[in-house]
Amino acid sequence: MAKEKKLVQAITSMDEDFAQWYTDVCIKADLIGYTSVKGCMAIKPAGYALWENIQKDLDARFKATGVKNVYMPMLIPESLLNKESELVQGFAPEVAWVTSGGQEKLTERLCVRPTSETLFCDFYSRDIQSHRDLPRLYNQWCSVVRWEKTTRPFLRSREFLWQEGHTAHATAEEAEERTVQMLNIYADFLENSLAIPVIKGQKTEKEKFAGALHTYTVETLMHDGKALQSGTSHNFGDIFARAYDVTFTDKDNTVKYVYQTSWGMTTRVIGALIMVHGDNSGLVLPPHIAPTQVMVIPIRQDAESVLDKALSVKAALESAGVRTDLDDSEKSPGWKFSEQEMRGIPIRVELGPKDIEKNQAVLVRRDTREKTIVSIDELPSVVPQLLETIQKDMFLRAKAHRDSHTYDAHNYEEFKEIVNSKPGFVRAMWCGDPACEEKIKADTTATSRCIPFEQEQIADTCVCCGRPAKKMVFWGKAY
RNA sequence: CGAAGCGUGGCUCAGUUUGGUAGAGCGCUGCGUUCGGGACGCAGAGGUCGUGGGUUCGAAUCCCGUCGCUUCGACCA
Repeated sequence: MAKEKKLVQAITSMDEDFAQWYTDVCIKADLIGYTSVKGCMAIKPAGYALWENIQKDLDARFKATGVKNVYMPMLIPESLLNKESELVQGFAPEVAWVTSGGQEKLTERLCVRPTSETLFCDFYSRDIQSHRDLPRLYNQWCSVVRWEKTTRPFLRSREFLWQEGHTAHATAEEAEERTVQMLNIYADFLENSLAIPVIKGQKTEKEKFAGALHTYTVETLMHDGKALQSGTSHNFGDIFARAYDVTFTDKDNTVKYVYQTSWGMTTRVIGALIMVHGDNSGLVLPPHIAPTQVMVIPIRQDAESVLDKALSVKAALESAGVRTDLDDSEKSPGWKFSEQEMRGIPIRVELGPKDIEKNQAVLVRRDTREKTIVSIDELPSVVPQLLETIQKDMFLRAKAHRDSHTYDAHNYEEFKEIVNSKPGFVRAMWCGDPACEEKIKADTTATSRCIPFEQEQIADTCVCCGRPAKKMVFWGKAY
């Protein structure tokens, strides 16, 4: 067999070079293309369809809690941005500015939104008057711009798509409740729709959002053992309300500041999807989010009736609610198999003359490559079940990987040893002093990922300084 | 922004050391044969070698500038 002759550019093995593997998958799965705009990518149909499914799923979850969608301007006057000093300082290094309109130089420059807290506050300050106007539960789907220095598809680009929810409440308690509620939605979405297990917790002071009272986060672990912040939910207390004068008249006829939250998830989760589930053959998509769940591949499609049968199989699966495509291109079957695998389509149905004779089809799982032969009549009942099995298995596999790459460190030597030799999360106790976070980062490049809600006393002293410990923290090298 | 590397058909690269007027594979187009793990044959199209200047009879090749890309650090969803 002269198969070695195949010189088609392959996907780099993830053990050889994980970063290159990631980029190869983005390209070979046809998710993105490069553009002439530095640091910005073109999202191709396969990538955008994924985002559309993510949007659809999340949007429904938001709306079920009373959230409504709105749209704010893309440009923010500098003076408006400057009202909250921590936010300004946090984002200043990475905002893009518009300084002229047509031929005229603007008297005040406008920044391209890196996030829209300021615009929502400005809007709410006009929009909210009475306690009857509260809560305000608004969300927008849009893109934001952050002038990143080094960029990677989905993980870090200068413009990216996201949703940002911004809510205003009459009480601090209600704002806190909303902050947690939205975090739980993200966690549930990641685990059930994307099959990505999460660690829920709170960001340390050092890692929290600029200007927030506190930030909650869902942290995920990639296949290479690096952590990825996959969604955040912030409680602003009345910090922004005071800066932007967002007030309401309460039932007792006194004017009060509102309490606010914001929460966001971005196209970055597509990066997580790739890096959690992908393998050396390409993307592996969880069935719940996969734009195409089944690819029907005819063998000898020139032969009598093969294509007809393939079309009827596709129709039968579609009426069973399965998102199905048929690859009737003129490529060879082997090509189509590879293509389906690179694109991460969860199930492939092979259908050739020999199968048709026996009224059967070959089902192949993308995640395990396991082949089963199924009667064509049973496909509409077997396939949906198999999709659910794949979804579950993918979650369990990702969870097993995360758990087996989570280590406990009881002292600093052990901590450094683990961080340097074992990619993954490290659980260790912390005294609460940012100085220890700084030292750990300087010594190991690992950062605190979160203070998990589920605490465990694994030692009595801080892993770094030895003083009494306050919290258990997840540490890790992050994207 | 610091460090290193790289810019040659759509893609991956050879050619640069030693200057002589541009190549390969893949992809693409057409026709035919194929079809159960990236099939094959034949015939084609496609490049002012990132860019500006300099040296030279002559520059992809040597020199200077400039722009861009990649990887690693610092910063961040």
